[in-house]
Amino acid sequence: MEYKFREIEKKWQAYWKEHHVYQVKNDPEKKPFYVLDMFPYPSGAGLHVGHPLGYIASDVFSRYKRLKGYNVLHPMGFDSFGLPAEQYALETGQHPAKTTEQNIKTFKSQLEKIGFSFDWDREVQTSDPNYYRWTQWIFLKLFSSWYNKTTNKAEPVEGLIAEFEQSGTANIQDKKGCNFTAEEWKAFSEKEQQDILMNFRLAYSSFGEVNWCEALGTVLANDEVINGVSERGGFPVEKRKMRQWFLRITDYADRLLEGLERVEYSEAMKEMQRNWIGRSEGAEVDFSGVAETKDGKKPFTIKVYTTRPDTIFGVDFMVLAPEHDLVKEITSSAQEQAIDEYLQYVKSRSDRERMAEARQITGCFTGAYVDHPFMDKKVPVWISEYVLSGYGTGAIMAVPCGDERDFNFAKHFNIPITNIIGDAYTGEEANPTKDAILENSGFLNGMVMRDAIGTAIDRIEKGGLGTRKVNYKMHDAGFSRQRYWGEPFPIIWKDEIAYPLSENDLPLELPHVEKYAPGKNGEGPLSNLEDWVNTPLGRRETSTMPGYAGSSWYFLRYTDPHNNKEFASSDAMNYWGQVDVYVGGTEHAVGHLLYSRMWTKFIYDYGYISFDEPYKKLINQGMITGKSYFFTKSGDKIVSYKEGAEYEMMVRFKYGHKAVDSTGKLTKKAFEEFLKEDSIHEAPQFEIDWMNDGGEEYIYVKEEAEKMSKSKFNVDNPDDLVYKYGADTFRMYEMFLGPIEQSKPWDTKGIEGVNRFLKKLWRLFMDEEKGLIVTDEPATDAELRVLHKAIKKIGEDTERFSFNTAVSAFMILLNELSDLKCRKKEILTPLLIILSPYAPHITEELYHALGYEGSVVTAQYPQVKEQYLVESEKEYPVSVNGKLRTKIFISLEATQEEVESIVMDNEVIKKWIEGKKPKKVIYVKNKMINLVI
RNA sequence: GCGCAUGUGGUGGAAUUGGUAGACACGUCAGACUUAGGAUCUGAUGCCGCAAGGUGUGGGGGUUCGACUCCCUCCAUGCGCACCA
Repeated sequence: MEYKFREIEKKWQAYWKEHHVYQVKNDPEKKPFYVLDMFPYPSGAGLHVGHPLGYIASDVFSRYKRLKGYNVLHPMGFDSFGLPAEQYALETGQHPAKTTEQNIKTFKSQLEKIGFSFDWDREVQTSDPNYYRWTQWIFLKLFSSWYNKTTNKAEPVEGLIAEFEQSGTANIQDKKGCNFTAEEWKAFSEKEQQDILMNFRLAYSSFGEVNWCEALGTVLANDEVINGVSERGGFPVEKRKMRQWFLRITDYADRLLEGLERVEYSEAMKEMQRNWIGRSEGAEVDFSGVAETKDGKKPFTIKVYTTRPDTIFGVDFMVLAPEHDLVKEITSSAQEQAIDEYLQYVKSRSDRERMAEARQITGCFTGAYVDHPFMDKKVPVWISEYVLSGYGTGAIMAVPCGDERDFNFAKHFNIPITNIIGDAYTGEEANPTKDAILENSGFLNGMVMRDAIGTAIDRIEKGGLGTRKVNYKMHDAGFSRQRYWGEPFPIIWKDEIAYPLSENDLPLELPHVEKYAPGKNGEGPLSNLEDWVNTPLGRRETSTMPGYAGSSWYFLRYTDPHNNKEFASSDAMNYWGQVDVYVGGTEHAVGHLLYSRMWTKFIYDYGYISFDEPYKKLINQGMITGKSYFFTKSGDKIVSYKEGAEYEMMVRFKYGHKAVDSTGKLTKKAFEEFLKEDSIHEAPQFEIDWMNDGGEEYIYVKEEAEKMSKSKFNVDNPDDLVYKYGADTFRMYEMFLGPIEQSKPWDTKGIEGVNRFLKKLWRLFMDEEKGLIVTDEPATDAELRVLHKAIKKIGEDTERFSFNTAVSAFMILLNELSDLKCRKKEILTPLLIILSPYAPHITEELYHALGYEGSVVTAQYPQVKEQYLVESEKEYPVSVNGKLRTKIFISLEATQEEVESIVMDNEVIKKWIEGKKPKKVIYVKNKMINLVI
């Protein structure tokens, strides 16, 4: 019998489906284990070989844990709202719901061919009203909550209102800039009260800057704007303030930081999140002055944020962000024109330009001065684009001797620089040290800067000049999009007040539209639906939620996916608990991962779940890159590639093509043949400088790995490989490729090896003529030893996600069993079980061929029997002065003296030590022996 | 610029705590079986050398009886962040 993988795989995939083998119950009797893949967006392009890598890893792990007796939840679903479908709709007129459905179908069929153990009964799709109903529900919950810094958790706003009625803002720790008494609160109008509450709600509406494109009549995402113009059409884009929804994630910043200590993410990932949150400790300090404007003298105060209050005596000027509200109020008449021109210039520049020309120094003096709070000094106030309005207070105190940007600015505009750190400042460049001793610094003189920080803040606070303050780089997350294909907000506006829908009105279904064009005034397509927008109660919110809304809580829904009374029952969520292993790419490092962590903490605050971190362990699979051949160009000609020389890269063409041999050599003849086919990306428009040493003309081409994409011509479709080699081979090959977390180049050359392994396995059980040739003979010690060594190694490797070494351990096991000519059921049955997570189809087939009933999926993982692994002697490597000279078999029981006498008796060793007596004999039991002479 | 990660044969990679570097596989070479093989099997394969032997984990230095592994330093590649006060 032959190994007919196509038949076998089809057969068992149907069997698994029919018998609901992968259906999971919330069974409190069994130990739960939750393995999750990151939520895929069902793109139209389908899968390439890089996508399933993580899915295969998580599938192997899930199946392994199941054999180990756990109740394993391993679900799959789709993050099916999103921009690409809408973009496609805009171009082709096809409704996103329809294209999304088709894409999901393709995606699922591709996944099914690889033999995953997903419980499809638990599938969720974020665009399904039964799902987004609960996304809307959580949004309402966020809307009606505030973050109480005293109890350090989210609470209903009713409590906040009660507090306001009782004592105003007196007892509120984080007042969000509000300050009023109970009486004042009661006297406010409803609109005033609601506006105040908006400053506290965890989901709130406010004005935020967006990229507005007048020509397209729409708002664009950052990556749709290139060099200040729209990616589509190249129309100008400008900053515009629009009403937006936000999530107050900054209130959770400290808990998001603290939570990182309790999860198993890679250090790199944690670091990325910490950087994103960007916590810094410092102080807000007020600098006051009197502006002389055309309207006369006006006192004003600039609030700056600084992490280095110790340098306050080194302040030589102040800088405001150009967008700062004070700019207009303090500018002197003399400087008015210059300031206007500068503001005009800044407005014309996009964020990207500002980033691209980061080193360009621009700015303008306002004509105003502030008084230094601790000394008699007038400090000039400037504006410059290097100060960002969104960070801190949008204003800084500039200390040029300690800060590089301040230094460059001062040099550029000839502002005198005060030195407060003596020799530590050279005058050539700023020195940001914290270890210098302060000079010219009043009450801080003689102190080490590091220690002076606290003293300075104390003094500032005592003098009523400012306060200690923690700042975050992270902003509140923008939560609305002027788009169609997303969750509608359950909000109705009336008289500028946002009224939430009642829970009972959910889901607020996304209405059908015929056109996807944006509405008026930058509103989303929904605003065109007059009937839908206008209700007796008011006007509906017309933006929709962003992609991360649905994906922030989906892992909870899988625990109880069909619940129509609540988003998931607490019993179900707490039974499964945290996701034990979460597998996905690093591209979600700061977006999805932070948002879902925040939502989890929020849901935890309300007591629905007993854990506040969603993912216990995170595995980031590396990217699989695709290789291409490149022509290299030097001057006007394509030339032969040589390592190390400088070339320009030219024209990519398909890797692995037979025209190029394994050394990268391409002959003229082969290339001419090749041109007749279609595989070349674009024909080179330059002359090729063929080499010729008598025989055939040739050149060498350069081989390079890049990120896979269709346009780069380096994509392999898993369907093709599954067709050619089978799903089991494909699965094992992807695992065999290398460590899961590393990125690695894709090359199908090696897949043959894994395919041979499976064919060889098959032949261990099956003879072409005789069929099954497995015997019931009892196993020998040698066979048992080989088996148990493998069970141990493979179990350990799988546990630590070292799948590539596990696959090689299978190969070693099979090679050893072949050498022993072992065809015994006693050995082969456990082999099938331990292999089944990696190659589920072939093992299922052979398991049944051996006469077992039921699926191998339900089998029990064999126990390692240590008694087969003990050995009595070892072949020790013996070195002289650290150089390996020979190997000697010695009993493991041997003492130091015995070893020494055995080694000294050895002919090879005698030769190397030339009769000298070793100074020292190092004998490490079960490891090695080293003689020092 | 800052942060993180990674550098091992022709290739993917192994060496889990400092203890036989190159497991396993691809490729290549030689051979067997064969009408044929792109099937299968056997053997060889880091580099230099006929050999004895030497040498070898990005470069240099250090700790150690012993270093791919630890420390210092430099280089290269990849990823992330980037006027963050």
